[in-house]
Amino acid sequence: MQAGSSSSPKVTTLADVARLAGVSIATASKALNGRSQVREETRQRVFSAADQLQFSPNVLARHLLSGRSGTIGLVTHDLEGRFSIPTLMGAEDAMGTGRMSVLLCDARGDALRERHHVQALLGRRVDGLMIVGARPDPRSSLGRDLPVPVVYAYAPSEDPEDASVVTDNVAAGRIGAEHMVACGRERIAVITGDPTYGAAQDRVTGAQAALRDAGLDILGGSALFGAWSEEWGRSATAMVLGQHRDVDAIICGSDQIARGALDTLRERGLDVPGDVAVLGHDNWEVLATNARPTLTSIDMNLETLGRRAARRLFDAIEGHPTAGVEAVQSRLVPRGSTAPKA
Amino acid sequence: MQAGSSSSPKVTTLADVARLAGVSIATASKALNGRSQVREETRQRVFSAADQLQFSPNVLARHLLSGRSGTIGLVTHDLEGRFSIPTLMGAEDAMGTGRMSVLLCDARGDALRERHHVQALLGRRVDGLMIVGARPDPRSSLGRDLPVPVVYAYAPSEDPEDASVVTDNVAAGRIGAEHMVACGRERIAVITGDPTYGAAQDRVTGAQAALRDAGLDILGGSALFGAWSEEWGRSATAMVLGQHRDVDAIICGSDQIARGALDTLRERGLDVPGDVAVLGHDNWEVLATNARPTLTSIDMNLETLGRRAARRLFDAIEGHPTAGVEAVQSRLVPRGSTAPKA
DNA sequence: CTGAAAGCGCTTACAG
DNA sequence: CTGAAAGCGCTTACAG
Repeated sequence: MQAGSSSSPKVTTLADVARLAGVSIATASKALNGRSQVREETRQRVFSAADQLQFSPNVLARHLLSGRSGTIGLVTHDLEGRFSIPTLMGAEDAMGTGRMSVLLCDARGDALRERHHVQALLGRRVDGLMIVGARPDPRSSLGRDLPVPVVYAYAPSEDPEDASVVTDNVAAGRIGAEHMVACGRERIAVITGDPTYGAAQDRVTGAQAALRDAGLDILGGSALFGAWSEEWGRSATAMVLGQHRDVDAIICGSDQIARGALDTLRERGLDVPGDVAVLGHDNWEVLATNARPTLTSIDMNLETLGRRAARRLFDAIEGHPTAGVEAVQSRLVPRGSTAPKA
Repeated sequence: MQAGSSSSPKVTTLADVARLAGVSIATASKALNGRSQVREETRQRVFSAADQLQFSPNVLARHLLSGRSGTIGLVTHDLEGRFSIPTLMGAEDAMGTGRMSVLLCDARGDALRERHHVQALLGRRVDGLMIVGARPDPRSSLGRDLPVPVVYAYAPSEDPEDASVVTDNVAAGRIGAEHMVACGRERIAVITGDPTYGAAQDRVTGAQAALRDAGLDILGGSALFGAWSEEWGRSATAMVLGQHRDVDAIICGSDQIARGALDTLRERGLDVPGDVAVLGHDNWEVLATNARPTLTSIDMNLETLGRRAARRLFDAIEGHPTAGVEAVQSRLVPRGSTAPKA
């Protein structure tokens, strides 16, 4: 079956190419790398020898010389969650196929595991590290004395001198509330998730600020905190309806909560968006597009976040480090669950 | 800010350690690697020198000698989907922190992109390749003349001589139908997704076989094919109810479809599982646990699939390749939406 | 334009 | 037990 078991099939080496082309190893190297000091005819000979032998240069050996490995280490804490993947894809995007490669490790929220992986990655001489958190709250720094640059994505480092790229949840909350105001809504409830998440607090803060700017306040005076689940969305919506029959908009801290809200509203015979407009956060497509009606949501632009983080990491690797927290803006994705009040 | 910009901060090398310990590089190497021919006192000196300098051996250099890189290349076609992640986690699990590292590439379903990535990975001298598909249908082989072993996960290779690890969708369909039969259901409808997916067909085949074994047949004689969406789940369920008022079970090809089915049943005033039992596939936790009632589902055991694929790849790398397709069994995860008929 | 030599950081026989 | 030497696959001054 498969070739390549163990070390049997000699991989072809630059020496093989040189021998076949009848030149020295040095000349073969220069020819292949497009150095100018090689006669065209010689270059051709080398290339055809390389082709013939299916030569693929040993990148590891090359990097031994340059001191760069051409890889970055990416440690994520949220591989199963849905936040790190878009970030990772954005980073991969920025990487440009082939030039740079990603060594991926999953630390699963465990600091010890993270340390372990970081050590292993440094042993592999990664040119830089990207650390992707599971939730947007600040985390402790890996320290300033690492031999390579580090960028923290999604979860910022507590050390302001570190480089971090995060979502702007206050602004996201603002965008959602402004949309509701623009839709002519005035009795706007806010239902969100686990209060220990900075993101939950920040979105509420942003929403509240936007409402105050419009001369309004959150319906009932404050947001309802609970869990990031449909179940909580359903029961919290029932609570809101119990106390405020006249609610005309519900801003939800996640799409899951919003799905729960939609279910309860439908069951109470209320029309969305006619009677009540509903907005989610995260723009989780599979939930948002299958809702009835489809769910307007705030997208955190995580691919952009990943791309920015990768870009900053590359800049640092090239000798142009930048310090501090950079925030990526969110955007409104309008769908059927919000509309101007009739 | 960050140290490590560019090549400024000299990384400590084995030579530095040897110098500080007052021994030769060779001796330092032996001491650090636990070779027996080193005096204990010398070993101590070397170790403390290494500690003092925070020496971390250059794994790349070590691998130049051994011919092994200690990395595998993982090419996935479904980074954003939810099938490759558990597979990837299982593989990471099997890898054992530090010993082996994963170079991750996203090919996004594009064969050209895949080829490109495979070449880049071979240039980095990965010891093996794992190719994770986006859907369980067979895919074309990378060929038999690669210099390293390859294992195909989730989507098998068309070449039976390649090593593939897949889910057993026929058996999964069987498990679901047998569960319904065990619950005393007799008028069992099947609603599934896109008919071009082998998985859709296979699950129906398995369900049908199990029903026949029990002297039954799919309600209406055949399954309803459509799309992998809640929307289709809702409308297909309405169709079923229109034609078969007496349906007492619905087997759904995915959890999304099942969520749609639950919604329609609830709106028609039917009790689940009292009147109709509902079963999903994929065991997508966030959908299954938030459903009303919670959704019984078939889990494909993708982490196991990933672990098995990794294990086979390692075996092949160690010189013990295995050919052919290996199927990982699914399991029933019972929740509130199925129960014995009252 | 071409090639011999040194060297990247490490390990491994082979002598002492 | 310790060290000088060769070598892994490549690149880069430096001579010719």
